[in-house]
Amino acid sequence: MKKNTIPVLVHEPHMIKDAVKLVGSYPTVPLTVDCVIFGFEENELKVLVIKSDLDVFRDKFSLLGDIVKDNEELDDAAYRVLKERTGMNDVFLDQVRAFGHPNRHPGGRVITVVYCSLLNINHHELKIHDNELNWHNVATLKEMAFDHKAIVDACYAWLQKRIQEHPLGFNLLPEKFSLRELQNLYEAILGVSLDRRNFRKKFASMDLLIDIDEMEQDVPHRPGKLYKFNYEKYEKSKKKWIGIDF
Amino acid sequence: MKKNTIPVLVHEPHMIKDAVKLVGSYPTVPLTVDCVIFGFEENELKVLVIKSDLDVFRDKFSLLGDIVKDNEELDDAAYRVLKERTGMNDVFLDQVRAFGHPNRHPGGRVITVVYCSLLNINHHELKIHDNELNWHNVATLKEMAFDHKAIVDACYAWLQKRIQEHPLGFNLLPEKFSLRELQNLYEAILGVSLDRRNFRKKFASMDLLIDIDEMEQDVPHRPGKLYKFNYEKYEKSKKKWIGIDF
DNA sequence: TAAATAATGTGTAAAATTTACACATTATTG
DNA sequence: CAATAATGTGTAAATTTTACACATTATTTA
Repeated sequence: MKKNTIPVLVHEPHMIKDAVKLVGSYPTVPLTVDCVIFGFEENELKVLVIKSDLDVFRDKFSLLGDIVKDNEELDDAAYRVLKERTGMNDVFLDQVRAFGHPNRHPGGRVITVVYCSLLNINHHELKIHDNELNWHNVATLKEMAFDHKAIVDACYAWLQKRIQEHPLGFNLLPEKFSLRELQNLYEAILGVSLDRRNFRKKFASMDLLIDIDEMEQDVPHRPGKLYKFNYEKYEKSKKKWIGIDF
Repeated sequence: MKKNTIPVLVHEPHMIKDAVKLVGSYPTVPLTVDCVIFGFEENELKVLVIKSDLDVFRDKFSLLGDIVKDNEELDDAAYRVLKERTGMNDVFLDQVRAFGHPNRHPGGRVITVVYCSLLNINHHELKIHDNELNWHNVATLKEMAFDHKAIVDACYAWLQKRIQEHPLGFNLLPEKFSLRELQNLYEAILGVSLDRRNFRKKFASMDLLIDIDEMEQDVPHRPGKLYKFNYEKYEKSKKKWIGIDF
């Protein structure tokens, strides 16, 4: 989870008073965060949704979100939503962007800052199994409450792009995974099929997978080797790639 | 400028009332937009800054921003700031993300949604020449008011990445430009030097530059050919590139 | 326990792309 | 008219990407 560093400011009291007065004159709007929480199960990309609690959107799915509290960091608010709903810590979370169409909420203007999260569905149990919280296949998601479908679409596009350039995808898998699982993940998210030999060769050449010398268990066929992603090495060797292509 | 399409909702009045009541119970915060407006001049990437009007930040530069008005689209607010300050229409503008650290403004919490804009410095004259509005070299920008330095840094990183994958850069150049100007632009933004022959070959192979059969004027050396970017062709042939690399 | 199954694991040749690199040409300037 | 400062261009080597097939292995089923 990224944090911005903010310079500590030391100022004269009267200067602060002016600034406070200025901000006091600003109009204000309600602010929320919404989390697009992706998971991967049965070779399908899923997103965590809940039945809307608003009558206007009865039977429609909505994203998990909440208001941002006073003096709460945006990132922290998103993280709080995530934790409350999934019970998980240390989950990948990144801001995508803000959505602020004046009519996006039927109750009046609400700005929402959207976060995308990736987690391993099997590493947690949803806190509330009965309250209509569920994993929905992203590909078959239709209408949603508010502008949440547009938000999911934006996050899905974000993910498709992001997963090709950064090692995010591993957050959706168990810590130990086989190359087949990894390939299935990429194929599902990108919506393409990839050549198995070339896919493996690609990851082999990156040299960022640790062969942990274990095999898959309980698969109904020849078990594959298990790997971990070498985050440490990746962090050290992050390359700044230069190339023009559009 | 991108717009989100929002479904038109038709609902029972009592449902709306519930929603209105709900939103009425939300805490609210002041909301602004800030524009990181990039220009390119004398082979340097510049950003449009203004002396802060807050005493606490006396002599520090700040970005151009404003509050978001009631029922104003975020994009529109950013566009309004841009137009008020530069007098220009049809300028490239894209949201980068929201910044919301509780202490980012000394006057109290203010959320800002940050936009990045690219324009041709020579296509406009700043509306107000005297009010300390000026183009500052991005590379030498030091301290700024608020968290604006962090915002500029984020936008600069955004631009560096973006310019390699999308034809944004042309917004910083005159409509007709030489290959040298284009290369200088890439070199300045990416902070690298590129091989001239390979650079030209790259753009030639994309086949997205229109040779308009004109030459540079008033250059103190052999003039180069002028080109336009073929936006029409680009839009038709946008490729969805698949490749894993990190 | 043997055969069928369903996946793993691996290599090579061709094609495409990227990189490195140098010299003749042409307007302008002095 | 000579000097300058940039334009414009091609090729060979290296690297990366792509296309493609078969032997192996654990499990399941007959």
